Amino acid sequence: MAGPNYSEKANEILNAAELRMRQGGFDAVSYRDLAAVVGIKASSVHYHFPQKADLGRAVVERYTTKLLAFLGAPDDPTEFVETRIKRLCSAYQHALIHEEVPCLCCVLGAESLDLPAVVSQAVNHFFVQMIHWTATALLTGCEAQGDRDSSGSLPSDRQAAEVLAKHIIGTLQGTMITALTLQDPDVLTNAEPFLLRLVSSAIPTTPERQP
Amino acid sequence: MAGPNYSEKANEILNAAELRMRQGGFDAVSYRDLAAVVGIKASSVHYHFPQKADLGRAVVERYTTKLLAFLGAPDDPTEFVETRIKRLCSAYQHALIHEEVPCLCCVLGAESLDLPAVVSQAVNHFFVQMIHWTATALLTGCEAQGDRDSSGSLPSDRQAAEVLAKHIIGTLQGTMITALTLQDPDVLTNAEPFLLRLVSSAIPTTPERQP
DNA sequence: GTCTATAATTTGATAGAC
DNA sequence: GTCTATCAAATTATAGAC
Repeated sequence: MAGPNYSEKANEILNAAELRMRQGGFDAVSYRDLAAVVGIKASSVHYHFPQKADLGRAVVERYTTKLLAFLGAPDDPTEFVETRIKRLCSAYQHALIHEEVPCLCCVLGAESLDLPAVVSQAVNHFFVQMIHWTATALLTGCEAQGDRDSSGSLPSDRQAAEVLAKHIIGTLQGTMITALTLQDPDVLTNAEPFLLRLVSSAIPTTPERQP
Repeated sequence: MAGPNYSEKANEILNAAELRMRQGGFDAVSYRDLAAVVGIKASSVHYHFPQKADLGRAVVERYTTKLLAFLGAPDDPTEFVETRIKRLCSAYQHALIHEEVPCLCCVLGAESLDLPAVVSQAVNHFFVQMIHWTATALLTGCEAQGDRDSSGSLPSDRQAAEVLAKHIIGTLQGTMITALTLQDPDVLTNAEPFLLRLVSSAIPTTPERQP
């Protein structure tokens, strides 16, 4: 499960490539520009990542790992569902507002139809993982409230949780793009209360819940 | 307000360019490919659109005009707010499900930071227009219920309507990308009921409203 | 007014040097 | 193992033909 051990140079290349990709998409990355940033020749970059598709896949996989690490466990029983969703929102806010570039897979997802297969597969995997994290975050919160059977099996409304999770991830991606284009970060930060309303109404209300 | 009168050939070029742009973004369009589609030489395309940025701007502007024409008036007093929002949702669904490519400005918005200035301005304008349509659609629905002062001035909560409108447009863009990447159109169609819940709670409820 | 031959860059990738 | 000289193809754009 641990990602590959990239050399120092390879990591520098990945950093530069991720930035360019988040600014302008897959086609915006050129070996020449990357080489200039890390101080080698364009053809040298091919030693670290032979094909451009390899580079793209590596960037997406590293990004996925980083983001999931930031999010942490989605099923900590001492945590409210709302806290988890807020953490998810804050991850997206951090990307746009502090790093000043949109989510990588938001950009690549938009040009999904035209990406090399290995790259679009990695982007697909990112979405699947994010949705799985979110669905689990929604479900184990319900469990903490003891409003489902206590068997160890999957919750009975896993499917409903997946639907809501897909909606949440989609909404964060889209409000990020809209915020970016309008140069109005509030569009993204305002998504949080809207989403929390959907989440609250999806969780059977228990006025004074205990974590 | 009427768009420019493009020649037959120019329109063919715009059609091909729009398709490629929606598949893979601005960089995915090449004069060579466009020329092959419409049956002329690459350099001939430059007669119709001298710079690539001109071509990009023209594609976005024509797209914006087409979509607004489909949506029609946002303030027809005989229409429920929900009907208007459903029409907005159906426009996005039609793009992805029937045309089989995502919304143009969803793709270009994602690479907004890297577009030629005239193109990103046109994309920005698209979002502004769509949000204005949606905010008006939300507000005049409220008006139809007579729950605001009857003066001809702008409604008092125009600002709140804009916030919700930005959220709606953003959500549609993002669920479209997610649906595309997961190859699961339901992510987009499921957005409709979620959004309608937000809209309904934003409009003071009147059980049996008359259009 | 419409289109094309041609140029000037830039691109990803290979074969081979150190 | 790391990097580079070099290539072949593709890209936008211009100057000029019809």
